[in-house]
Amino acid sequence: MENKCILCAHKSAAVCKLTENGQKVLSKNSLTVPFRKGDFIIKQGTYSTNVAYLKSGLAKIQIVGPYYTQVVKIVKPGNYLGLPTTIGDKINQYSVVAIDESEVCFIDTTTFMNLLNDSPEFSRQIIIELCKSELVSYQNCVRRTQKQIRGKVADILLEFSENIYNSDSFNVHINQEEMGNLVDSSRESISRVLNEFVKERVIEMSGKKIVILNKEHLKLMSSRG
Amino acid sequence: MENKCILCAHKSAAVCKLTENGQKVLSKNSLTVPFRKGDFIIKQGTYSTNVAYLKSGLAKIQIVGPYYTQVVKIVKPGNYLGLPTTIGDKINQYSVVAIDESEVCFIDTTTFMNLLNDSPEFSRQIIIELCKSELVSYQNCVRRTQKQIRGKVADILLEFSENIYNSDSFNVHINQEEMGNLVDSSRESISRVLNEFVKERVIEMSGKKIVILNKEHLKLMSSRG
DNA sequence: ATAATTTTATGATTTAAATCACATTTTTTT
DNA sequence: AAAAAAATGTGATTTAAATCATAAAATTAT
Repeated sequence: MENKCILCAHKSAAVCKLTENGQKVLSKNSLTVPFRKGDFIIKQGTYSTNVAYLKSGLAKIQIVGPYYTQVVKIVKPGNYLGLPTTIGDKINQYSVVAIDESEVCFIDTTTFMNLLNDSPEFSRQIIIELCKSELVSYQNCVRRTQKQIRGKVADILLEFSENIYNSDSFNVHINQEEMGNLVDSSRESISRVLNEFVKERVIEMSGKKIVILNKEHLKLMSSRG
Repeated sequence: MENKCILCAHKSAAVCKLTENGQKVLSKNSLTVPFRKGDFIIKQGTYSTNVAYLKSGLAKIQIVGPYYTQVVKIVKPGNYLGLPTTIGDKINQYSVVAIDESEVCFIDTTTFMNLLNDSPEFSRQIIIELCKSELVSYQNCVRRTQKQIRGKVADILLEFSENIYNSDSFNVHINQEEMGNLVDSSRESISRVLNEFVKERVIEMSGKKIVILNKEHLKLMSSRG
């Protein structure tokens, strides 16, 4: 489906900086593709030919490691999925997988590079986003290595509530196996900690639904590691 | 000391894309400062007012975590030290510490932003570098979580030999405590593994000097995790 | 509705590496 | 050169979490 970027409700901050004409060029050289849960949006090892932008849904960035495939990051709507792997290397250095029904906008790489060339404001915004993203990577690195399981699980619950679902009550769209992946721990450990939290009345859980009862306590556990 | 960027032997790939005039502007708005081992080049929590570029020496990026300060990355000459923390946030989100005698070029942030604005080629090069850097972050993340100690130590030895000192024989400028920091393990574990490698005739070690005897084996251990 | 499959729960065991404790060596300071 | 401080080596112990094992519950397919 061809885009009408000017009318797009999910426009990126960078695209907002483009002129009307720039947005028209973009419209002509991009298209929106729907993905279902589990679908590969970008596949590690293949040639990267498009810049991808997550319009709606939820996705994860994962890399094949020596022992298993590791989730590096969750991406929310309004972010580019593949800039590092598209601009930094000809071959995709990671995969991006939809973890929920998603809409992805694919932009022709040459068009994208031309826009960077023609609009300093667009470039600047992209640079800002890359910088922020790198900071997040660094913080993730610390979280992954220093926090214990309870802190990690507290972290991901806060992430869900504050950044992803924007509510203290939400349905997690992934199973415990995958939650383990997200924070580098085993399925069993996630199950145990989640049930500890229920017993301690920090959260309520029924099926896929989680309600955060004591956010302060979660934050405490998150910062303590 | 004021710079003469045009004559600089350590010029960044991005600066090479600037016109002669652009480089003159840069010269007028930047200066080179020497640092000794252990000095803070950028300090987490302070305002970020300059873009820093590592001309020579070696530095590490570190973040205060819940339990200890963690090294996120080693930076080699020819790289910007503080782009994410300067452009991504007003306050420095990490520290940069010299791990060897270093020369750092500080560039006024406004000047840097103007250069980005005026030169698409400069911008593009910065974007490419940020993208590559993010890829490295992702790969570090996998290494940190999936590899075992022997793999991690093999990794860092290869890093020293292939990317930092460019030789199979080199003097490590950091102690084992710090090596542990770099790969998230304890001083004692580093000591043990290093001595195992000596016994297995993979490396030779005398004081700070390390000679790699069997690089193939190191690579094997690195990829196996 | 029933069977098959997936997901979750939970106890027991194992494991890799951290920590502790202390000795020895090396480097730095006086 | 002697003393002090820092860095390294190595065994014993502890620890957090993975793995293993099995059951129960929930979801999906037939």
